Amino acid sequence: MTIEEQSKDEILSEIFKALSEPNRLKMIRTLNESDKEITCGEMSEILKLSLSTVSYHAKTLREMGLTNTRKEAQTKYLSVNRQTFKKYLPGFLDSL
Amino acid sequence: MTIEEQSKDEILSEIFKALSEPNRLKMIRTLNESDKEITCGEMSEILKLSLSTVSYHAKTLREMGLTNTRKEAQTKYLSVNRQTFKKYLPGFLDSL
DNA sequence: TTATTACTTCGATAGTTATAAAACTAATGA
DNA sequence: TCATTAGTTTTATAACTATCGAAGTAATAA
Repeated sequence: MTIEEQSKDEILSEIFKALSEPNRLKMIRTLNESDKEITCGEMSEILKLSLSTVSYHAKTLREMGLTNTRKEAQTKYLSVNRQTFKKYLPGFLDSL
Repeated sequence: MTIEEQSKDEILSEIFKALSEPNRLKMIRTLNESDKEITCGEMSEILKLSLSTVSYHAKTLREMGLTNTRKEAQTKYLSVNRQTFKKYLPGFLDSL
């Protein structure tokens, strides 16, 4: 295994850890299937989770580069970051 | 989300959990890159982990259907289960 | 300024997990 | 039978994580 592969394993396993939590995977599926951005409050209603829990998961997904965040006034709009998936899990979003 | 997708999410998140542990991901990479089966003892040397820890991880991977196990006398030979990857993460092994 | 909205962070808790040593099991061989 | 080999399970521990309520922050509106 090369040095590059070692760090790729680390990045990949962190991405997998982010996706291993069922509610986070649901968030990705929801964002992937949506034709528009979704706010944290909307996600809270869709997943029947408290806003603080959604915020916690959203932070994890954002920090792993799996989602984009656009802030407009107090509202945060979430969307899936297709580039990251394309780079590390090509084809995954299409198979989801 | 349909009922089928719900259970697919659960299976997928369990697969991701299995792959989110760096040593298990290394085991999959090692098996994927090998042209022959690998024993638990060999894996223990390759990953510098105790045999009990390798056995513990091997069990997780086997139970998720990510590896095959072939027993010959006392020895267990591990290999990657390509069908499971093809079904749930098509293209992943090639991109690994 | 005060209130409201939308989200984040803190704090506490309950549950999960990775690790290895020790004990155990099963197969082979002397 | 006894010893060796290969792997599993048990046990204990230390570390991590998901959850939510409460408190905090920042932007807007009255």
